[in-house]
Amino acid sequence: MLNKTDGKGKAQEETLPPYLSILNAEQREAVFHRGNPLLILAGAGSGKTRVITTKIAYLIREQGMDPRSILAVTFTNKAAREMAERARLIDERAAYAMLRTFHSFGAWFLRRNGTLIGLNAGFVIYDDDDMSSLLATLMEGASMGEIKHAAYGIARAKDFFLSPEQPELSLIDHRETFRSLYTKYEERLRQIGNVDFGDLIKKPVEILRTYPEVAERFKNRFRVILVDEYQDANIAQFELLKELCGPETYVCVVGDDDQSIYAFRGAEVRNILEFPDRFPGTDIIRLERNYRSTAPILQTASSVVSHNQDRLGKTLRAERGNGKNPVLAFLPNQHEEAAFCAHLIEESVRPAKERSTGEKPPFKQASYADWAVLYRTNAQSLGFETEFLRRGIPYRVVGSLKFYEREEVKDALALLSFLANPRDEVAFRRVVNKPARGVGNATVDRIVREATEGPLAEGNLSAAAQRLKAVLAPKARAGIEAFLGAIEKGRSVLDRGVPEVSDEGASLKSLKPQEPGNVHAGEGLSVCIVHLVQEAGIVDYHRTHDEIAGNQRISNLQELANAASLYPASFGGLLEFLEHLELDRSLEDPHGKEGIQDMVTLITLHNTKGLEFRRVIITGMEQGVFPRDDKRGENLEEERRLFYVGATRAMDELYLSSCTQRRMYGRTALMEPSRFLMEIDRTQLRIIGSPPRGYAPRNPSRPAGEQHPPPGTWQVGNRLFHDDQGYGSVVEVQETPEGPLVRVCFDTGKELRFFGLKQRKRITKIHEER
DNA sequence: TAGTTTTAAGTTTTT
DNA sequence: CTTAAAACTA
Repeated sequence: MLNKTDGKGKAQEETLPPYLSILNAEQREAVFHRGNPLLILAGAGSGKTRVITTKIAYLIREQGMDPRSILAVTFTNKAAREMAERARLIDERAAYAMLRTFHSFGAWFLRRNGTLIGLNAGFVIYDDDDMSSLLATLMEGASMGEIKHAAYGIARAKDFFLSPEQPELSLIDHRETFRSLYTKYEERLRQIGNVDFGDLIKKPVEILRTYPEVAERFKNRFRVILVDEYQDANIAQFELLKELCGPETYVCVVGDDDQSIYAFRGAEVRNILEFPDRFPGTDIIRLERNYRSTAPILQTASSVVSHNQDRLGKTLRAERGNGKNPVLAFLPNQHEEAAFCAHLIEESVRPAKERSTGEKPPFKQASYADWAVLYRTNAQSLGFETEFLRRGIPYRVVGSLKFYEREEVKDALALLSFLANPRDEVAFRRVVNKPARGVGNATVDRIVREATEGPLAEGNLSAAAQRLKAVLAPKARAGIEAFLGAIEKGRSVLDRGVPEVSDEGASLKSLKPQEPGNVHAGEGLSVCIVHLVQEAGIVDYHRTHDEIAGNQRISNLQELANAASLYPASFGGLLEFLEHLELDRSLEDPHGKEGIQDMVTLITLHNTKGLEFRRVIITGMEQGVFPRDDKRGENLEEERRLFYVGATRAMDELYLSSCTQRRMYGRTALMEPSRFLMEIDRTQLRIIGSPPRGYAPRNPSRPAGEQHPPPGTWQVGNRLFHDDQGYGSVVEVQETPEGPLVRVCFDTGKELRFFGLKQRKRITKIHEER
């Protein structure tokens, strides 16, 4: 598939190598560009990855650039891998360029330069859960929600490059308690010697600013810096980019403001809008030729996103020309929705001759892999999975694999983290008394205090426990010994590089590989993991504890061990493995049966970025599902961009489905069609099923939506049913600045007040029409 | 302190 | 419907 080129490039074209001649004029201009900073505004499907990879290869091949002086950053590991692969296909030397995600670059940087700010190179990266666990130890008596909220606030603060002492912190949370909590958290994290995700960006910037000689080194090393998906960069990442750019550095960023879907995580669209101001002299190149989708698909995607105010605005041209109109299907409930998807897929995959529909030839024979089912939340995948399983449709679920969130996996990782860093309080608390060894909370607190506040406050929990052993109760003492013994065994594996031949080790070898309920050592680091989980009693714990899921859990541990077999059984190997796990949790999905490649893709809208499929179904087009709650209206624009991203994944066919009823948390709720559906010109759609009352055609004179008052408004006298309290009636409605306060008198005589009484919680409004 | 049972509460998106 | 926190018993 060759791109069109304009006339004047013809002469030049003939002398160009094929990898350059396939580019269109704008793409080529972007590849050849040099000198000033460059901003490439690349619409969906306009070949932006091709431009970046080609540019890398071109710099090496034609400009004689040393690949090691090229840094290219992306946001996802998948994108980084793909980029590396494609660049290498053009020129093998691209393998020596540094292609990483922002976070993996930060980790790489800190392992080498962290000591400057007192960070030991053996640090472990804390994920959001670890962050919350640590915060929990600082917020006694706080509820889970408060802890999560605080964790979110601190993470955002770091995204915006805000330290505890900065006044702007009040923009995230104005309370003084938040500031002091952030301070305490930072202090504690420093003591432990670990970092969180935000630190991976923020700390390198601080080092580069404090140590000019380090900054100089980096500015000399990286002569070219390329950033992909720049619209997803947060403030801290922008600062990092600035610190890495010297006067001689060539910087090129690629992005699309309409595809910015990570504001909730601190992404700052203004980064791309204001790039020309921040990097004076910036040249801008627009890539607006779309090579992926047919015109109606592009039209549908554009019409929704064009309702946004905050955008640069662009015109995508469909190089593929016209095609089928998108289909909008109204369905009674999500079971029918799953059946509808399954039916569509089955029909398309069946050989054309078997079909007896009125379809006119030529038939387009599809394969399962041509299809993707998109949804807003991971929870929605379940319905499709059951239906596809029942019908024998092969599928794979992308993302959502909560492999690393499983208890047994987290236990094993905590053991490894503690082995890597004996100051890791979070890991210590998790596994020191698992299985129960008589080491209770009181003992744990005592050990932590000894480690952090004692005369020898070096933070090492192993050493502190060792010191306290003598004065502990016999039970606790034996437990501590068992735990420390297991850690020691693990360490000896790392030091020696070979497993110690203990009794357990010997019996391990005698076991048959298939014997259930045991974890087997393979090679490298997996040996260490096997020893640790076995010695620490995690295997036995899960085997005996849960008879039903036990075997599955053991095999999960086995899988974790297998993943580690590629890493050397050394301290360095351990760090590498942990870092890989923290930064890239995508892991090849183990669910997918070997050999079967032809599968339908089930995926969240967010996860589809950068992918493409011949046929795409966007499901759950309902208010409250997609878009999700728009109480503040602020997220609405981002939800529109999410629709734009999802719709532009489709090459040939796009389907949208909307349910009138949906079961959510065990309760059936009536749904309104997504307002996005009203934003698409009806004549462009093929509508299946009967449109519900809420689906009003777009009226040019007056914007749709809001005609119906939202349900859930309460009046005195309304009858209702409460799951726990039974029937009752509203006796008072009071408007407060934070919403309606409803007083309900139940038939039992009990009176309760409810704040923001919402339907579809555990309360059902009863309509007394007859 | 450990392991049970009961009760309540909450459901985005991810490096 | 699933998960987590609190409460309770041995």
